Amino acid sequence: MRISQLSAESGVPIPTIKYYLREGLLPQGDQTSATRAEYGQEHLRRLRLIRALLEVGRLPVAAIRKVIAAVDDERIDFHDMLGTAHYALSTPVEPPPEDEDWREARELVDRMIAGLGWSVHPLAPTRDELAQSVVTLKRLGMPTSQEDLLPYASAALDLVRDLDITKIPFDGPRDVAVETLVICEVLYGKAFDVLRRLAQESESTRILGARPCPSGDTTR
Amino acid sequence: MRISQLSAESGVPIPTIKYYLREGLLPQGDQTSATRAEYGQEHLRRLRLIRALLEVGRLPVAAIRKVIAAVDDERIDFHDMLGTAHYALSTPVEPPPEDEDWREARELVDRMIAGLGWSVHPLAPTRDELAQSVVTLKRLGMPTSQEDLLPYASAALDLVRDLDITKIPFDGPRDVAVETLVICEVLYGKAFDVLRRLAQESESTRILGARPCPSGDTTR
DNA sequence: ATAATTGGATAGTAGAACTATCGAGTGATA
DNA sequence: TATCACTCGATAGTTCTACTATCCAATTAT
Repeated sequence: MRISQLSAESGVPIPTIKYYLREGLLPQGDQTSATRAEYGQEHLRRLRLIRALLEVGRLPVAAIRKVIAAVDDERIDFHDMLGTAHYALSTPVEPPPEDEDWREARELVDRMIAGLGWSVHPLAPTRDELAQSVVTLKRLGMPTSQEDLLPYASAALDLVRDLDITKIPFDGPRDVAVETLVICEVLYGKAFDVLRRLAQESESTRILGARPCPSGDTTR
Repeated sequence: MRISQLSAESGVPIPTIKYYLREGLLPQGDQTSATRAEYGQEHLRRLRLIRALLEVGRLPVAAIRKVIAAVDDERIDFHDMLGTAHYALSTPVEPPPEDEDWREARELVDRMIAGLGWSVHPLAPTRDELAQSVVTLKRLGMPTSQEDLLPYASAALDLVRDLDITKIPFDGPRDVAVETLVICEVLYGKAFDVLRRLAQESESTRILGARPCPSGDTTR
C-alpha cells in the first residue's frame, strides 16, 4: 500500500500522515526505492489508534508519542510498559510547593489508596491529579472527604474489574496487550464519562419534572 | 477590592483577568470612576470557577462562556438553564453523514437510552458523543454491544443518584444550583476518571504480580 | 516522452489562551 | 501642588499545538 492509499483508507490527509511520520507516531514504511515506500495493515491500524486517541481521547500528540514509544520499545518488560502507558495517559499537574491545601489533599489521597489496599506507585502522577480535584473542590466551597470519594473508588474498581481488565489479553503478545489497555482506558473511559453526563441530564430532568428541552442551541 | 487585589487573592495575573473581562467570562466590576472599578467576593468566586473549569475540566473558554451565560441569563427558566449548561459541557462531534457505522452506533445509543427509560433530549449532542466512542471501538476491532455498555450505564446512574444529584440544591437560588451542577459534573467527573485510572493501574499490577514501577520517567 | 506520484525538507497557517505595551485618567502621598 | 503608583481600555504580540502547503529531485506509470 502506498501513502495515497493509506490516506484514502484511513481518511487522514497525506500531509497529516507525513506529519505523524515525522513526529514518530507512525513507523516508516518499507522503503523500496528512494521515492517509494510500502505501508501495510499495521500502519492502518496504528493510524486508527492515533486518531482515536486524538479525537476521542483528546490526548496531545506528545502523550501519544510516549504511549507508542512504550508499545514499540522491545527492551522494557511488560509491566513497565503498562506503567509507562498508564502514566502517559495522565494529565500532569505541578502542585505549588509549600501549599497547605495541597499537602492535605495529597495526604487524603495517599491515605485512601492505602486504605483501599490498592497497588499504586508512590510517585504516580495520578495521585496529584486526584489531589488537584480535591483541592479545587475545597476552594469552590465543596470540601471533599474520604467518605465522599470511597463510593466513587469502589465503583471505579468494579468497572475496571468487570469490563476493562477482562478484555485485556495479558497472556498474548505484549504490543496487543498494551494497545488494548490504552484503548480500554481511553475509550471506555470516555464512554463512561458520556454515560455519566447522560444519566445526570436524565436525573435532573426527572427531579425537576420538566421536559428535557433547552431553549438555546445545543452546540458548544 | 481592586483588580490587583483580585489578582493577588486568586493567583490569576492581571492581564489574564482583563482577558476574562473582555471575553465576558467575568462580569465587569463596579465602575466608580473612569479609571477605577470595584470587585467583590462574587468576582473572586467566579474567577475560581473559571480556573477550575479550565485547569481541571479542560473546558475551552468558549464553552465556559456558554455555561456562564446560562447562569447569568435571568430570562431562561431553571430547567432550560441546566440543559444549556449540560450541553455546553459536551464535546461536540460532527458525524459524517451517510456513514453506515455511525447510523448503526446512533441507533444502538438511542435504543439503549430508550430501554433504560432515561429522559434525554432527542437532540442532545451527548448521544453523538457516545456514538463516536462506539464507532471508534468498532473500527479498532473491539466492537461494543448494548450488553457491554449496560453495566457502565447503571454504574453511571448509581453514581449520579448517590453523589451528584443529592448535592445540588434544586430548591435554592438558581445560580447556585447551576453552578453546583456544573462543578459536580466537571470536578466529580474528573475525580472519578482519575480513580478509574488508579484502579486500572492497581488491577493490572495485581494481575501481573509485579511491582508498580515503570523504568521510564513518569511525566507526560 | 511525458505526466503523476512519492519522499524528504522547509515553511506557513489557524486557533486557543494568554501576555505585553501604551496612553490617558484618577487617587494617594510628599 | 507635584509626583507617583495604579487603573482602564484598546491593541498588538507571543507561545503552543496540530496541522497544511509548497518545493524539489527521483522515480514509476502511460
